[in-house]
Amino acid sequence: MRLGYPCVSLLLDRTTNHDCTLRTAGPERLRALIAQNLADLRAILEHNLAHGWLMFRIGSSVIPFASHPVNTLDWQNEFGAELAAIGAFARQHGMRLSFHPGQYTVLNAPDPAIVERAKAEIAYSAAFLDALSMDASCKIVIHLGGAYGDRDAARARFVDTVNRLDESSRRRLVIENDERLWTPADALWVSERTALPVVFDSLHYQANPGPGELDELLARIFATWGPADGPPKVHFSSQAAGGRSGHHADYADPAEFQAWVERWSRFGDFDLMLEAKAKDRALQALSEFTSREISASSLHKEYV
DNA sequence: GGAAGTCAAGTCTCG
DNA sequence: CGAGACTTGACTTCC
Repeated sequence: MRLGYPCVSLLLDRTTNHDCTLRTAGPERLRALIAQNLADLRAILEHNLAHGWLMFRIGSSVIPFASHPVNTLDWQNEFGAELAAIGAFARQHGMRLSFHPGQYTVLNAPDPAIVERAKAEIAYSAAFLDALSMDASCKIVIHLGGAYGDRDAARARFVDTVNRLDESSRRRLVIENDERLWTPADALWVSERTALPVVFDSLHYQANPGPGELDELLARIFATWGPADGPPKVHFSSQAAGGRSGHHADYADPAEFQAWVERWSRFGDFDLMLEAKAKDRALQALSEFTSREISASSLHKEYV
């Protein structure tokens, strides 16, 4: 099992998400931000390696405004050497990188302009991973979008759009159950019609389980990952105490983490993204706990 | 240097 | 019907 966290290292105080406002986004400013983001990405990956964390989610602002017309830079070429070096480092150490575009990336919107912008954002994310020469196991995670008062039409629109996507985008796309609208069963329905793998998010499942028995859902979800996709990916986080349903806690609850890991392990190998607000601090706390408390587990072997 | 306000984008929920 | 939440917070302005 590989472990990862999103976008920001609190231990290093570095982030791959340096950005700026639209009105200050000139070429020189963008160049400086990209350079800083890539330097931070490299430093974070080296730091992760030292801790044995072999997954990382790259911030969508790593190339600020990449899918917006204001960014006219030929960033693949301008930063080609840095990108290639980062990719070589990641591949050398068996790292798995990913993107997770935000709530504005909606592939099933009724408005075609919104869909075009979503496709552009996904294409950019794929292009970044391509620039690193990462294989198709490095994924772009998205949600299923809105419901628009007609769930059947909405998810059918999602399927239709995905099946028309360029292969360079489609081969990296994976879908995740969310905490309000789309359940694991919905994601499987879409997966059956698109061949997209499904990311199972435990906190979203608890907030919005939907139909189906958990073990059966997990078995089917893990089976959506083909050989080229790499091991199934899961998202884990604990519910924030006192927060509203689906709100990420600062740290992971070790017992809850262990219970989910044991359950997932029944269905085969997998990689785990910890979505905690304390980022790598939370992962460090968890690693210390697990290596202390369950020293005989397969998790521990990853760190020795 | 710290605090408060602002930010490209979409959708749903609540008052 | 407008504000707030969501979430990858980070920048910008103001004091």
